[in-house]
Amino acid sequence: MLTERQLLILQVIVDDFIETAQPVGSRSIAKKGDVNYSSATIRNEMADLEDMGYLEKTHSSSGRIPSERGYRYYVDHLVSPEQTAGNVQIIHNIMQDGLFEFEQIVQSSAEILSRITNYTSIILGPEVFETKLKQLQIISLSENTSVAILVTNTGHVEHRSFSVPEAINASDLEKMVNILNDRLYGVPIFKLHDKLNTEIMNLMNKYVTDFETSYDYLKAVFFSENPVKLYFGGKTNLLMQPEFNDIDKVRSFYSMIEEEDEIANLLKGASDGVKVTIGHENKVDAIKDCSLITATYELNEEQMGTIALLGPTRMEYKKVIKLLDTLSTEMSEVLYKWYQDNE
Amino acid sequence: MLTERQLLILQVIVDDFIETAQPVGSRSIAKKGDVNYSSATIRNEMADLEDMGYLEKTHSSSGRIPSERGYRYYVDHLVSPEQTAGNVQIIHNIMQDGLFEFEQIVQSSAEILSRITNYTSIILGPEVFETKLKQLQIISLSENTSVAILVTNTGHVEHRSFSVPEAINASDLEKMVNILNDRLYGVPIFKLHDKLNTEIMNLMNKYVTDFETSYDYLKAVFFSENPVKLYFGGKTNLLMQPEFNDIDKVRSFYSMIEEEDEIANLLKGASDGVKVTIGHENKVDAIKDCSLITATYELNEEQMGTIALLGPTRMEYKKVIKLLDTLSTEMSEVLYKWYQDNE
DNA sequence: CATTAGCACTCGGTAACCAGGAGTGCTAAC
DNA sequence: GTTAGCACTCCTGGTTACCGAGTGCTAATG
Repeated sequence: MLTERQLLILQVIVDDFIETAQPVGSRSIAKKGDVNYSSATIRNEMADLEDMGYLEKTHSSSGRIPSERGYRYYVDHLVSPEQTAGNVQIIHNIMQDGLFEFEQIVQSSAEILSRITNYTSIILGPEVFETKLKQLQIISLSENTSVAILVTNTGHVEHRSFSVPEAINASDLEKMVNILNDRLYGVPIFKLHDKLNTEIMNLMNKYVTDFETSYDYLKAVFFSENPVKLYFGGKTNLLMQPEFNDIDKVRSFYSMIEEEDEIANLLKGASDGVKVTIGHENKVDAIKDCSLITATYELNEEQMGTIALLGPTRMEYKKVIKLLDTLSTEMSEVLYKWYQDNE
Repeated sequence: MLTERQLLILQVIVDDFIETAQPVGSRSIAKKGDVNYSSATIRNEMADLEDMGYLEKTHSSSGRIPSERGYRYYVDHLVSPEQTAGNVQIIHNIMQDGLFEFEQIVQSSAEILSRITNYTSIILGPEVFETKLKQLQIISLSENTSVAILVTNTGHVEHRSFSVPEAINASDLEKMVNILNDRLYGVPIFKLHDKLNTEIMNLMNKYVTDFETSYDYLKAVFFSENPVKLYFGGKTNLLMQPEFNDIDKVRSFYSMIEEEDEIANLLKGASDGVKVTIGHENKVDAIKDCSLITATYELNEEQMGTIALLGPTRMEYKKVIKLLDTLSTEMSEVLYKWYQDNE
């Protein structure tokens, strides 16, 4: 168990290192007002803290830096999250102010987040669970090309152009779209596939002559897999951090950032609330000296997506934790309002 | 004027340096089969080439590297562009194969280009000159929100959600959209603004009661400025180049890449055909040791956009020039086909 | 006269060394 | 329990020495 004094010293060291990125020596701690002991006493405590694994030295006679365990303890017990009023305002404004498409909200959130923090932000787009079909349509562009448009109650628009094969009859297509609109209005997007394969299937046979070809085709056009989407902000922010002075670190980091799948997986498993993952706690090698902070946003208790912030382990946890917290609840709120409006 | 032998030596040096990124010494040239002179002779010629400004030394007793002027001469007179058959195939496939939206074509072009070359590709999206309005519509999502959708003959879909102010009457909005569709069908996008302000303006007054509010609003929703769009491929490719071993260079480079406006300006003035801009010939400071190669794609003699490739001055001009050339003509072709189909 | 062999010279890169300084660990005194 | 004092460690930056790749120049060569 750590004594009061040890806690204090640990905290001071972490805070100091987060600020300066330099190893912290006993003398510099003693000079600050916070700890009223001599440098020798502090040295002894630091040695103990090192034995317990909370601190490290970069070399045998250097000052101390926090170990990952030290950060862990700091985050779990010592940090007192702060909130800058200005940031709350900024976030609030973005969220409320005339943005009516989720894509936009998410993208601006990512950007604002990275701008405020100077880290890299990643947002895992909302799963489309609660969005419902508003309208399908097909607009013919020329003899053999058309564009299919799908609108959801959240104002999301999917579209896709395609060439219409000879085999498919234009009026069949139209009939089919009409039927689909009739039957699928208000159906949640994630249920579309099921519904199509059961109910609708039978119904269609009656009305449409060359049923199978058209139907398969239509399905391909409208309901193609849309993979989870990632939104980034400040991808190059981390370049400015001194821990990235090593060009090779930069290289491995950015080759990993390109692997969207890997990142999506990282964020996908996020648990509720704000969670901090430090250094090697991360599975992925390229961010083993980064910290990842995640928060989730939700709708009706149902998790919709993840907001994440990626920075050096020496991250300003103090500011960042609360920030993610407010942003995620703010997003959940906006989501909720929508849901009510567009039920 | 340069002698045959000088030309040969210059060429060998540039080729060699492009490949290895190392200063080229007289002895290593002599050892290659290409130049059958002793190293001393070659040294003399190199000294002359340096006097004329085509070569440089990194320090007083180093081998030579091409100066910017050397690259310029090389590009203008010495390089014999090659084409890898495989690449032509790849590009051709992408272009012809089931991509029916311009956005998609452009994005995949950018990606393929960067993957083939290992440089960073930038494409300036097509100006919408020749695209024409196919359909406007407004779909109501809830009492007070709607989504506006604009479809062009090229299959491009713009959409935007908005909240409907109290002041605006729903049926007025509908009437107006009907009228607009009637009158604006087939009108080139870039003429929409004009047309709206003249003809349509008067017409509308007759049918719609509270004309002005609704109209202004509609205009804002449908015809908001859409800025020129940039598509990137392989943003982080240049990290791998040895000239970016210097972390500060990396930093300044990537802060400049974020400035989309600046880049758009760079590409906007591009002249027809393939153009190579080397080092300080570029206006922008952060790419003063990069080369930028641009090509334009067009429709009916009218320039539509720019494809660009950004790499170190030590770029593989040989491969890259032809590549950009074929890609740009291929894009022009696809564009042309569309135009015919969707006239 | 163009070419080439030979040689002294230059300079970057690496390793070795040194002094200065920041910081530690330990001992002994308070 | 705390702290002053001191020897020790190791990083940092500057200096020196040396090696090797490459040059420039001169003199010899065909």
